[in-house]
Amino acid sequence: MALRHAVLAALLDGELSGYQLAKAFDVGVANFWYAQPQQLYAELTRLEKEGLVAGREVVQESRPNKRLFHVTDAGLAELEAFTAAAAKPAFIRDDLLVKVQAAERVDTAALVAQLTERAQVAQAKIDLFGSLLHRLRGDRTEDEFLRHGDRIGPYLTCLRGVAFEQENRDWCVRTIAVLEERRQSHAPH
Amino acid sequence: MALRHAVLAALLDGELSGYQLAKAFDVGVANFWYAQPQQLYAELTRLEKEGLVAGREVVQESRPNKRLFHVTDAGLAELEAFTAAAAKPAFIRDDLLVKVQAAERVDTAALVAQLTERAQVAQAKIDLFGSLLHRLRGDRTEDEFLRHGDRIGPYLTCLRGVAFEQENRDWCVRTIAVLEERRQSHAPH
DNA sequence: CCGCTCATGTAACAGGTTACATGATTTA
DNA sequence: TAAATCATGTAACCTGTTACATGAGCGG
Repeated sequence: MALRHAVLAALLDGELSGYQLAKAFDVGVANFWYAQPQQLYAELTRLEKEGLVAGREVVQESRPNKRLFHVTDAGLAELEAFTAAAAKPAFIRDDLLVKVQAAERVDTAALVAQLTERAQVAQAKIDLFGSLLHRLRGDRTEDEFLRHGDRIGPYLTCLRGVAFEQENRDWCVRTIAVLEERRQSHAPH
Repeated sequence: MALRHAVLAALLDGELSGYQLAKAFDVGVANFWYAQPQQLYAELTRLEKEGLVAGREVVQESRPNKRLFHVTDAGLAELEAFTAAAAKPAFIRDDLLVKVQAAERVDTAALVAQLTERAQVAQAKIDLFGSLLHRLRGDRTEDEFLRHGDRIGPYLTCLRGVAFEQENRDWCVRTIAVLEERRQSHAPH
């Protein structure tokens, strides 16, 4: 169960509500994990019941009240134990790869369209992560920040996110080029 | 349900038994999807029941008999439909990233050990995929093969696998360096 | 007045993981 | 003789996804 640990890790940077967490774990932002709002609300409830996080009610005017959560000592101990345990290997599991695997036997036009869209999404994420990195490091250089800054955890995971999306984009672009060229040379003349 | 499509895509390259499929979808080999043997046997049973694949019994001496499966016309149509449908976005979901996200608050020694192991695993996969690519393209150059070869699907997905693992390895190495240096400069003198 | 943001959930279902189970043959 | 390979599954459980549900305020 890694979602709970992802939540604990995210809450290390400060108190967050379920809603804010949901934003952070959303498609557009998540650089180290992804989860849906429903999952997060459920997980927060469980974590609180087990005493790994604690929430405090914040009364708001002109907004619904919210609950801000922080990690307890027990929660930190849980994270510690999780980190000490062996990590399970990570895999790519991507619809697009399955489709490309079958590329010769299926209609490539639809596939190229999807690759194009994916490349655009990847580029958007690269930009987003880029500005996030800049915000995290402030006016320091990357090396400077990584040597002496605090909160390098989010920075390091974000670096991974950028690299992943760049590779993603580049692969899409190249695959598109390959498929397009073959489509032309195989087309009836 | 993308596993079924991954199985269909894998079977496009020729008849395979459940056991052989399991090998192909195993940790060490899978370049476009991962699945456990149990999943595959169950999926093959379902696919056969639905007529998307067909199997034939192969009697063996000195080995248990096996069933070799191939994709039917209905199966190909299903793949076609799957490819035409929009792909859902892919995410990284990796224990290691969660751990690095929390790096400043937990014991880094165990973390560095895990990053080291991951880097080694990644390197092993790079080597494996590299030789797989070479086998696929034969004595042609990559460009030559991608322009005129057949079975470029597996080649393209394998390229993605290589890039992913390289990035994986490089990130691990860099993260280790950062964590180690900080450990020294923060250690009591 | 329509749609977005803030804010929180429940319920049903689909999918994936872990554990268990069997048994013959080849290789070290 | 111990371990790995070939070959196939079942059952229980955990996780994640999809659909549904509510309700107030703000901006265009």
